[in-house]
Amino acid sequence: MATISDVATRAGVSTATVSRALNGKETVDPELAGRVLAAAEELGYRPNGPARNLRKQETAVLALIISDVENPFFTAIARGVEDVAHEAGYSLVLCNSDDTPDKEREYVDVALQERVAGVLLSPTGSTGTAELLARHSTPVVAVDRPLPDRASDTVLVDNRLAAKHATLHLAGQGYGRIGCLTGPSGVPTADDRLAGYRDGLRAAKLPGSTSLVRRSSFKADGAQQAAHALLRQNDPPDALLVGNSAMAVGVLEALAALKLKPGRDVGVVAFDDAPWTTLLDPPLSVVAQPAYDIGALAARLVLDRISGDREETSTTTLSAHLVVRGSSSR
Amino acid sequence: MATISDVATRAGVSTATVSRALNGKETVDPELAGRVLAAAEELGYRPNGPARNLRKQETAVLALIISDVENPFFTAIARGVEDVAHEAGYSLVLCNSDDTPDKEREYVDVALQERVAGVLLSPTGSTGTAELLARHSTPVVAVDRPLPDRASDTVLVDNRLAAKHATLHLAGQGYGRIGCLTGPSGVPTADDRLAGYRDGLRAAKLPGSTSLVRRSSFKADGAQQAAHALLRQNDPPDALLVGNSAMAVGVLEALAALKLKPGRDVGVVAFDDAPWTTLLDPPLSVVAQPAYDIGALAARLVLDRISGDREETSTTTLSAHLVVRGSSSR
DNA sequence: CCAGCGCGAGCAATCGTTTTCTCGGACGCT
DNA sequence: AGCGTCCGAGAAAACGATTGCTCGCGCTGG
Repeated sequence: MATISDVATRAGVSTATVSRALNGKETVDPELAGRVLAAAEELGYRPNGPARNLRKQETAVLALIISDVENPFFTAIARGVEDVAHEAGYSLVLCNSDDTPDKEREYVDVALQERVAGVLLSPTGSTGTAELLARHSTPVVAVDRPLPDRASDTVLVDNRLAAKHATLHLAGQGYGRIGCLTGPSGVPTADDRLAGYRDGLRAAKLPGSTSLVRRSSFKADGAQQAAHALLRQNDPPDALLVGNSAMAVGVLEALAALKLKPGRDVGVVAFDDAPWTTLLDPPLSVVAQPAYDIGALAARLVLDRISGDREETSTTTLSAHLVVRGSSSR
Repeated sequence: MATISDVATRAGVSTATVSRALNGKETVDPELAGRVLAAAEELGYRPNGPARNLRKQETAVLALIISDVENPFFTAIARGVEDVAHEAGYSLVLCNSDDTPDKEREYVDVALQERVAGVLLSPTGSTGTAELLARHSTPVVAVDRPLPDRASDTVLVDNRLAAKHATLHLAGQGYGRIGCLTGPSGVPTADDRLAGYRDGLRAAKLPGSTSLVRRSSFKADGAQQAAHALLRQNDPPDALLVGNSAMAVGVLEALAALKLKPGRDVGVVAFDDAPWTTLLDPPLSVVAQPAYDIGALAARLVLDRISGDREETSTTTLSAHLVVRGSSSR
C-alpha cells in the first residue's frame, strides 16, 4: 500500500510537503499542492491511520460500552452516539458488557490500550473501572446510569420521577394494589424505578408491600416467571409497573397465559416505548425515554471534553414522559 | 502515560526484553520477566495500541457496515459479530450507512485508513466500494446481500425460497389474492423476496398482478401508506407478504385503521421474527431469519481470511424458516 | 547596494512499539 | 584447556506519519 514517501517521490517533493498539502495547510504553493493531490489520487494513497495516531498522540475514536445492543433502548443510544460521532469525524467501537464487571473491565482495558479519545459507558456499578479511566485521564461520560463515584459527566433519565408518575397514574385509574417488576438489585435504573414506584404509592396513600415487588433480569423470560408468580399469589396485584420493554413482553405473555386482559383485569405500564406497543389490544401504556437523545447528547459531551472546552463535570437529567394507552385504564 | 521504556528503566532491562516478557516469549529469564511484570503493574502500563499497530502492520479491529443498527435484524447481526470478534480478541467499529452509497463509501474509506483487519459489509449495491476494498486487499465478507461483483465471501439468507414458501403457505390457507410489500428496488433482499413471492404464486397457480405489489422503504410509515393504498384499491389483496418487521408494524396499523383483522380478513406473513409477534391477536406469522448466526458466521469467515486460512471465496446461504401463527389462517 | 525579513520547502527528530541482528558469556565436548 | 555452540539480552533499525527548525531565495526599505 502506498505510503507518504511514494506520493512525495511521484510529486517530486518532500514528505513534509505532502503532509502539509494533504492536510490543507496554507503554507504550500498551489502548484505543488496540485501535483501532490494528483499523485495521491493516482496511487490511491490513504494515510496510515496508526502512524498518524501515533505521531499525533490522539485518535478519532470513541468507545461505547453498553450492556447489550440487542436491547432496543441501548440500540437507540448507540445510533444517537454514532450519528454525532460520525458527524464530527469520529468512529465508534461497540462493546457489549452484558452487565458483567469483568467484560466491562476488559473493554475499558482495550479502550485504554487503543488510546481512544473518549469513552461512553453505561456502568455495571463496579468501582474499579471508573478509577481505571480516571487514572489514565481518558474522558468518560456515564450514560443511563451514574458512575459509582460520580466523578464524570453523566446523562441520565429521571427514572424515579417517571416511575412515580406512572404509579400515580395507575392509582388514579382506580387500581388499588399496584405491583412493580424491576431489574436486578444494584442496577441504578432498576433501583430508581422501584424507589419512584414507592414514592408514587406513598403519594397516592396506597399501602406498599414487599409481596407486590419482584426483581428479575431485564429480559423477557425472567419477567414472565416473576409476573406469573406475582399474579398467582394470594392477594395478587391488580396493576403492574414494568421495568423495560423486554420485560413487558414476558409480563404480557404471563397475563395471556393466565387469561388476564391488560387494562381490564390488570393495569400495565412499562418503561420504553416501542413501535409495536400500539398494535396490542389494548395498546400498551409506556414511559417513553429519549434514548436517541441521550446518546447524541452524551456524544456531544464527550467530544466537548476531548477538545477541552469544558472543565467542571455536569450531570444532565432528561425526563421521560408517560404515554397513556389502553393497558392502564378500565 | 507510562511507556515501555519507563517500564524498562524501572525493571532495569532493555525495552526489547520488556516487549518480549509482556508478550510471553519463551526466551526471557523468568526472574527478569518477573521484574518486568511487576514494574508494568506498578506503573499501570498499557502498551500503546497505535504504536504497536504501526510496527506490526496490523490491527485487531473489524468494521461492520450496515444500513442501520436500529433495525433489529441488523442489531442481531451486530451482536453475533461482536461476540465472535471479542472472543478472538478483536474490536468492532460500528458504521450505519443508511443504505446510501455515499456513507458506505465514506466508512470504507475510514476503514481503509485505520487499516482495519477486515470488513463486514451489507452492501448498498454501489459498485465502487467493493473495488476500493479489493484494491487495498482488505478482507471483506458481504452480509445479507451479495456484493455486485460477487468477488468476496458472502453470507446470505435464502430469501427467495423463504418467500416462496410463505406465499405457498398463504395460498394453502385459501387466500387467493396474495399481495406483496417489499423494499426498494435494487436492494437484493427486497428483490429476492419479490421474486420468491412470484415463484410462490406460480407454483400455486395463482395469477399475479402488478397491482398486488408495492414497494416502500423498509420502514413502518412507508409500509403503512403502501398497505393503505393497496387495501383501498379495487380488487384489494386478501393476504400480504411483508418485507420485514418494521414494515409489519406499518401494515398492521393500516389494517387496524381499516378495521380489517389479520388472519380473518387479510392473511399476513412478515419477514423477521420479533419477540412481540406472539403478543398480537392473532399472533403474527413470520419468516424467522437466523440473524445472530449470520453475524457470527460472517465474523468467523473474515477472521479465517485474515489469518490466511482460506483461499477461494465462499458463499453460504442460510435458510430462513416459516413460523405459522394466527395471522395467516382463518 | 546591502541588510533584513518573510515565505515556502526540506531535513530530521519524534511518537512507542516490535524484531532483527549482534554480541558476550557459559557450557560442553574433545 | 581450548574451541565451538547455543542461549539470552541489548542496541538499533524499522513502521509511516507530523512538525519544529533551518535554510535559501526574493523582495523591500534604508
